[in-house]
Amino acid sequence: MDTVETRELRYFIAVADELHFGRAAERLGIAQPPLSRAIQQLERRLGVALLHRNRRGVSLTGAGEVLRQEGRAALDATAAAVRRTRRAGGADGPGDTGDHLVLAVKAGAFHELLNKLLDAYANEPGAARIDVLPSGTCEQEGMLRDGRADVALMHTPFNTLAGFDSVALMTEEQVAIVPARHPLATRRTLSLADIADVPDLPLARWSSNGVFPPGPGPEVHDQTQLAQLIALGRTMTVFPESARTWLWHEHAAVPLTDAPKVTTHIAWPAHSRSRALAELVRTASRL
Amino acid sequence: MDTVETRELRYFIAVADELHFGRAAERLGIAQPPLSRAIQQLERRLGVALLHRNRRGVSLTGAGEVLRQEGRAALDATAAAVRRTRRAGGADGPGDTGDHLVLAVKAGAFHELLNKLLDAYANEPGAARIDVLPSGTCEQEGMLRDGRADVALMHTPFNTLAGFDSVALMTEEQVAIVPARHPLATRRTLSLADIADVPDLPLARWSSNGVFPPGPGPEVHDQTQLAQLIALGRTMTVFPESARTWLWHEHAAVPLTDAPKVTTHIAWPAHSRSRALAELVRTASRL
DNA sequence: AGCTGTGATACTCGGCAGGTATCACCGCGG
DNA sequence: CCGCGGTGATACCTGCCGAGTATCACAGCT
Repeated sequence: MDTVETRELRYFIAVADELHFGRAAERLGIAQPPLSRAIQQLERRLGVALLHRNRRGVSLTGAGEVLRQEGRAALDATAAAVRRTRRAGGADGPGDTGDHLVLAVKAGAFHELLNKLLDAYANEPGAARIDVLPSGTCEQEGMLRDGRADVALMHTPFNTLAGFDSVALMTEEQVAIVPARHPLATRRTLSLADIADVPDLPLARWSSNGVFPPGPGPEVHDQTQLAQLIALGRTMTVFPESARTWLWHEHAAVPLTDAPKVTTHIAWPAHSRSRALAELVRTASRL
Repeated sequence: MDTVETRELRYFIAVADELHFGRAAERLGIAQPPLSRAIQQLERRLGVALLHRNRRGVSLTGAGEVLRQEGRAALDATAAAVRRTRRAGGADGPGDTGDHLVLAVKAGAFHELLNKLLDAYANEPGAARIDVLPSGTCEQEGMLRDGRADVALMHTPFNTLAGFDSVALMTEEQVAIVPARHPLATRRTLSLADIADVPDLPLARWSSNGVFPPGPGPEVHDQTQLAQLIALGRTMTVFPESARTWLWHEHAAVPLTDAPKVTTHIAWPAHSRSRALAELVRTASRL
């Protein structure tokens, strides 16, 4: 009586996302009436109103907001349990959790560090296989949370390490990456103020979680796209200085004097018990 | 098809804990056959063997070990979602997550800090109610994880902060607490070696998660019990120096020169969005 | 061999998730 | 003022599946 089925959580999350029973039911692949009843039953069981029914759509109550947050976390944890269990399917002997790791990295970043890490780890005795999973910007967190990945390389302050165990691997300054032929490229250093409002070089905007921050700059989805736009003299961006490894001839990197430092962490779900993971982290922290 | 109901997880965890279908079924309040079938169905659905059936009890496969870990985390997350949603029941306006916080502290510890914190927070405008929930040794982690508490005070290195957000509040040395009439009480300082094997004063053993570490000392469950045993000259213990506030006349505290320092943190579930919590943390970090 | 304890199977029953059809209610435009 | 479209709720039925009882199959004892 004081628990809840994942089905009910899935249903509620769908309604909370759509704020519309019909669309939510469609998304769930069921009809609308059972969905209505399921939500009613959930509210009865929790003894709490989750939705305001306003005769023209619905809205969340305070408790509904809470359940949306917490329920999503619970669903992620459940999905993670399923994924990781399936993945461990082959490994039979008790004690170890599986035979290989999935490492999530931001696509295109960490080249140098990643190479060193994979090399060093491959030389460890009994090293497990490592699948590198390139992910979208800031997507690593969700991947760790719902089990698509076991371990990730993350950049603070861009990624939040909330909810994970992590070890810091390196810290670096940031550089502005500008078109090589632009006047800014001749500067020895730049400050954030210098690059904030350059009319002909608006800062590129990355999508984080599918939504773009406002601003004049172009919206970019991946690094290649960004690199091209910079080479064309249409935009600029700010990156950790290790990004120098992938610069084109048409790019110039100028150190930023007052940008926050960026720290690369290796992070993993806090309750992980995998031997292979522990080994990888140990290898990483010795680099 | 790629999800799992909490009921199935509950069932599996019970079997994984008991390693015995009959006892697990009893614990779950159902009969044994449905449990057998549920586990079979779970294995089919995951496409993975979870148990070795050895015609004399069962044992976990590697995948089973993984599901035990991950599944427990998922169940905790679900229980937390339910608890926090219920708690938020009253609060109706969207935006905030509830009207009060549950703060878990190790019973008997943190007196001074706790007083300061609660006083300071109570003076904040719009302060929420705070329920202080005394918990057993090292039990705060589970309480945060399954929603019995929203925020906790923890001691590193005793508690692990894995999986939580936290802010360090203070660091202190540790002291040995010995009977006032014992020869050791006359020392200005002690080292860990000095107290490791005193024949007539074996170190008390605390239960952590229900299991006691091995050793000659008496098993204690709470601080009062411990205080009494020390006063009786039967045992001694090691505590952060803030424990001095609750010492009896029959106790003496002797600084330890080489014990690890203890840091007090305020910690909370990483995905928490509560305004009241943010306020409390801000207050705490200003102390 | 017989006993005991293990998990699996066979079969039945009841509840509940799900579907279809319909209602009740509101807002809107003619 | 009266349809009309769109909302979520209700009524009713059906079929699946979770749970119970009884029993089996098998291994290790004595």
